[in-house]
Amino acid sequence: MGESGVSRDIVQEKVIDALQDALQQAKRRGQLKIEALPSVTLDQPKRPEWGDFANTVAMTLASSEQRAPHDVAQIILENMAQREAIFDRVEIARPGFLNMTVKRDLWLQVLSEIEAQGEAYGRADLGKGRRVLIEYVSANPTGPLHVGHGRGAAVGQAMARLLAAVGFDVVQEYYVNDAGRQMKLLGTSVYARYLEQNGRAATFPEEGYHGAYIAAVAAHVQERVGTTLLDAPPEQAEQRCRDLAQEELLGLIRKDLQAFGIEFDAWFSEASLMSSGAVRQVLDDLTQRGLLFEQDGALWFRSSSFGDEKDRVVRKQEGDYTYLASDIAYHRDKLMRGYDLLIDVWGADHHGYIPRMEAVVQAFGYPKDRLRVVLVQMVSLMRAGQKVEMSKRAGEFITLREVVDEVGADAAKFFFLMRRSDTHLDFDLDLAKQRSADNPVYYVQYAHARIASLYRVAEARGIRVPKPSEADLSLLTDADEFGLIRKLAAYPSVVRASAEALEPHRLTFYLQELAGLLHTFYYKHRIMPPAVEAEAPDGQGFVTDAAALSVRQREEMTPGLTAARLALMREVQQVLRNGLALLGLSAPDRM
RNA sequence: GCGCCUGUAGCUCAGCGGAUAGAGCACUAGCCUCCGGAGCUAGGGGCCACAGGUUCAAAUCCUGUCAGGCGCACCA
Repeated sequence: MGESGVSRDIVQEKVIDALQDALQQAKRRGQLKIEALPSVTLDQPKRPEWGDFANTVAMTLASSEQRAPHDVAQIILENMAQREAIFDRVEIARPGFLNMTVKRDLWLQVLSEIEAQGEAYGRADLGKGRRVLIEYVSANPTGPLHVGHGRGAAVGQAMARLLAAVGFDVVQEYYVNDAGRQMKLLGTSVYARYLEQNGRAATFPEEGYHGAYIAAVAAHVQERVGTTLLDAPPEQAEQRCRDLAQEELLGLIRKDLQAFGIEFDAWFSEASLMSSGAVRQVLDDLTQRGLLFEQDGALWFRSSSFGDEKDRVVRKQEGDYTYLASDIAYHRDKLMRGYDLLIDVWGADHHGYIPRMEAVVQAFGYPKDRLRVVLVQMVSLMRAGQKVEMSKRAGEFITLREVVDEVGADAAKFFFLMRRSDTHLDFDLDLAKQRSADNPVYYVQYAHARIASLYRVAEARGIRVPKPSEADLSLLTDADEFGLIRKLAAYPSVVRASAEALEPHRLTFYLQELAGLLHTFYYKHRIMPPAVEAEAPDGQGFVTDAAALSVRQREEMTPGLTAARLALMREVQQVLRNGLALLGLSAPDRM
């Protein structure tokens, strides 16, 4: 993404300023006792009659002011100097809510703001250029990616884009676990299949990889080295199988990710930490600081000194390093590279490791919140209402690639991002493929395509699609139009909250809501005048819903109104496009 | 046994201190001669697991109980 441009919540800012000024003035006049100005936040009232924004400071202040909430609200209200300039209405409701209705002119400015910001609408500078490294997927190169990895990929990418949008300098990294026991098992598994393929006796390792793809890998090994490994010393042959298998599987992972539309900035090899001596170095460093100790022939990390429930082994009795040793080295490396924040996206079954990684971060003298771990829960694939059974041990699982091939990358990503990442997800394959309003992906993308289609019709009829600055927006007066505008105005704060909480699903929900408003608007209102020859005598067409019908009959489509609505549509489309981009989805003009 | 997460409409889930708790699906009843029906309208449906507490205000915070998931390796 990059580029400059930071958009503002022009409406919210003005409302908050008005409230803060009122508090300030009330304090100056001695009407309120408060010392520090309380932070002012805006709530969305649940009912439209309550206005555009609600504020609750009066109620929070009531007890310290020793006054009734209503009185405090009254004082704030009286001190709102620019009330007329910003609000149509400010009312006090029951306990002590301040309900505010913003002037239409102000709302309309939102459209010009989006026009001016374009693709940058929604960006912020929360990050202030701070550097973040987000590590995700990081699956062992021992087999193809499965759907769980896919969810991690979608979440990781969306978070990376969200953080970049709010002003962080983001690097996306894949940590390749290309060392250790799992890789060894991969080697012996492939070697065993290789031997079998050549009619030799082979004992397949009990804990090895049983998937059918292993045989395919073994066949590829044979294509490359022929039968030369048959008579090589087993250990050497295994090693060779392992290297070739890893190369192939990592290549496969890269391809699968590419097909899914995920791209990493860096691939970091665990094995490189071993060969460079980085692991040994970090352990020496920790030893010097008294954070490692030997016991029972093993080497332990004193993680319990940093909040972990017990100490952890970093080098086993037999002398091998545990995965923790390389994880320490890896995280140390990331910290040394100068990132202000490390984000790790993990499968939720690894949640027990959080305290120990936080201990690692602290052992190197960094605050523990330098690391944020995002957990991604399991995905159950559903087909025909039934759960698709998978068994990883038996090598029977649906790969990410199969899902992407079946439902498409956009649908897969959207589904992965529909729920909070740390809750279990039911992924309905049938629904994801469906081309109907029931499928949320199509619902949102269709909103975008529908507007694009509108432009095509406009062009065919010689009607220009104006920018907000070129149209008379004051012709927009309908509640449905303002519903859309209010939603557009909320977009930057949704992006911000979503990024701060590392919860991309909030944006997914927002886009569904915005698309819903668009579809409703589109159905109830005309944007362009009906084509003359097609106009039915009663002017009602297929709209039979009583309320919508009366709206349509009442509305007279003037060229001015058409222009204003086209301008509105333009910015709705812009926000849909911006939001889809942050989730890593396309915004098609035709579907 | 200990720790973490989760219990909200029939189902899948939002909401996580504020006013009569929301959405989608499913269900019921409607809607295609006009800008893409890949869409729209209306309706029923809830002691927000349970019990205490904090608060002017609790689905939301605290404590306990019950239920489910996941962890508790010198495996990754």
